Amino acid sequence: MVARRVTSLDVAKAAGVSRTTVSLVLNEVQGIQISESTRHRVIDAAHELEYVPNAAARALVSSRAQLIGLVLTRSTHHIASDSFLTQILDGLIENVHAHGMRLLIDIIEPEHQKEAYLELVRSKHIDGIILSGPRMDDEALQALTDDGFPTVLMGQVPGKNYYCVDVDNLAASQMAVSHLVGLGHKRIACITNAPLTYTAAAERLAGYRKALEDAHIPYDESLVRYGDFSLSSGYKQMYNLYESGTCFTAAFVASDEVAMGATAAVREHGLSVPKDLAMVGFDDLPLAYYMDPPLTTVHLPAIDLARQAIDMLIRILKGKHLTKKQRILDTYLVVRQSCGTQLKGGMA
Amino acid sequence: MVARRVTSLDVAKAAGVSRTTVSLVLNEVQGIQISESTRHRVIDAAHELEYVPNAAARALVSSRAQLIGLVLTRSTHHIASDSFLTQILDGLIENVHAHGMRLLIDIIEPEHQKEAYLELVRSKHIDGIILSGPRMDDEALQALTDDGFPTVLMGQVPGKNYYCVDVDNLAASQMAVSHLVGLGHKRIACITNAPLTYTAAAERLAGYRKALEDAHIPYDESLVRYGDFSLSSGYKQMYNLYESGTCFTAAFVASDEVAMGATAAVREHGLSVPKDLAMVGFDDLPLAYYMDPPLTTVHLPAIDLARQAIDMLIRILKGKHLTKKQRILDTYLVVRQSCGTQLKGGMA
DNA sequence: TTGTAAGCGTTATCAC
DNA sequence: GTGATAACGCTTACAA
Repeated sequence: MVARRVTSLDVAKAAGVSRTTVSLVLNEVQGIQISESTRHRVIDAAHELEYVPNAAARALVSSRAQLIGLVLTRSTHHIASDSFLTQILDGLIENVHAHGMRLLIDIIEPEHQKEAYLELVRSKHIDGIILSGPRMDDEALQALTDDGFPTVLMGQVPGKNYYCVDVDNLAASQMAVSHLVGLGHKRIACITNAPLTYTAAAERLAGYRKALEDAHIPYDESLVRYGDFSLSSGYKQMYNLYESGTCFTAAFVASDEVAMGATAAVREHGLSVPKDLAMVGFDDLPLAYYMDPPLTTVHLPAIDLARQAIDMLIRILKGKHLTKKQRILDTYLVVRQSCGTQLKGGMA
Repeated sequence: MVARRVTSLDVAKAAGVSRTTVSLVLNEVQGIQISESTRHRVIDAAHELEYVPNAAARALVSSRAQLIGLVLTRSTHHIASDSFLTQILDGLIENVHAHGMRLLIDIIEPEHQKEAYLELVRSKHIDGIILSGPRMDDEALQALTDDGFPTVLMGQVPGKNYYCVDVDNLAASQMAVSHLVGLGHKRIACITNAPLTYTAAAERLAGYRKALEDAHIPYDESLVRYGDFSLSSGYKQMYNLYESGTCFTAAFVASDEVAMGATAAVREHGLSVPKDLAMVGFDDLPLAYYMDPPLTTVHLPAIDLARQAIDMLIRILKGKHLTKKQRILDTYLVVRQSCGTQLKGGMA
């Protein structure tokens, strides 16, 4: 039995005032004087009646839905095994709440990008977008920002000046691979976290190349494989690397999840980390710490990334001027046991 | 530069009809005759102008927000490492889309339950709720359903007749533990997936007890520990189990993530799975397959659970009669290598 | 300090 | 078949 909705008019009647006053009091409108007594009467009445403003009506008139859209540009089966997502989700929800807003989550598959963005934005369902894992080939994104729609990327698109929160993927990967180089490794394989259309994947690969270059190690395409976020892709690619007969003593796997899958393939070949293969991951998921051996990996400040993204978006929504359109957070290498010690002797 | 919103009036003008007609055509209202030519003019005009109906206006007048709320009743740091969540998220979003709706995701912390539900529901922000991981002590939930608000649980609350989609946690755990018993284990430890206020945790523990009972093995409290969703809790509890000096040859860990953490503690004590400890998990996350050794675990049909939950909720929203308020999906044991073979010899 | 009234963009109920 | 017109519940000039 659904009771009739309580509207602001009910509150107004109960408090013996007009709807205007109710609105003024409840929204704590600044620059308006309301006597303590009326204010109290209104608040008490609202409380008494368990009044909650109708979101749709409010959104319609104020054209603010109080909703932030988290958009994932991934085909849906890729998110199923994305632990990084839960980490940022956590941070996102918490911070969205702090601003009295809520989070709508949506997947936009590459094929339907254009219409999907359009509908989300034009329908005014949401006030702003947080776009996770942008892709190079996302044309609709450009249209979105051209339109002036409040958008913050978690990640970057090279050559574009979008609002974004990110880490320096290139430098971070470079640091990770240099760690391997420093241990004496010369044949270092690489498995990306995702296809290179995802900017983060491309940058991490670039960091790998940069580190090799710095160490005067020639880049060898046969040592590179492409993951797709999932554990299984890590397994397959590492398996494939071994089957290919290429020789390597270390691997940089640009995602902890993918690294976990890769480790299984190493084991399956009767080898072990770090004895036969030094491995460095990326993300520093809780998982990494509990792997066998604990994975040396690049720490990504997931919660902070989320917090900053929301903060930036809220500022944009409030029309505040932002001095910097990009916020780059720090990463660091967490050295655990997956790289062993200095590599003994030279090795092809 | 945000262009002025295109409204249905613009479309009406462009097509040379009234707003009513536009609405009729675009919403494909049944039982109304509209000439092919007008219909086409309207559709073309809408397409031309890239018209997208305003969600708030539509929600206001139709009192349907076209939004499903996924509510997590967990303190926020617990969701950060919940891989199961990403799995259902995947299924949820996909199926919600199939019905032209979207997903709002929210965390409701135990302390603020009452008000949080109330606000979500009364504000009419969402049309229905999918509640993941219900807790025994959720009083607000009762109020919600009493109110007739469309609610579907992913999980159950014993003794309550809520709409729900779930697996038979008790039977599944019983099956898992019986597997261990069948291998000759008598001292079987248990680490729950979560505190017992979460119904699934309580049921899984009950299944453990039932299996012991069936095998005439006395229940020993000193073999039981309580996890809290996280890898780290698994680690801590297993560590604690060893430190306590209790003797056990097998462990039922009611969550793969917790099991992964627990495995690390086993290793840290210089022992290994399955040689020194047989282990069975629960959930069958992708993770389980890539663990060392691959984890024997109870398969939970995550995607299907999500699909059924949405399906049920949509039916409720459409006012269709449901013959059964609960849908219980099948689980099965996935036997991998974490239990080894028959336990040799009797053991205390 | 508070009330009146207009309007947000739809859908839905009527007439025509 | 199609078009006025009235809600939906709220915010916000503007008036009192």
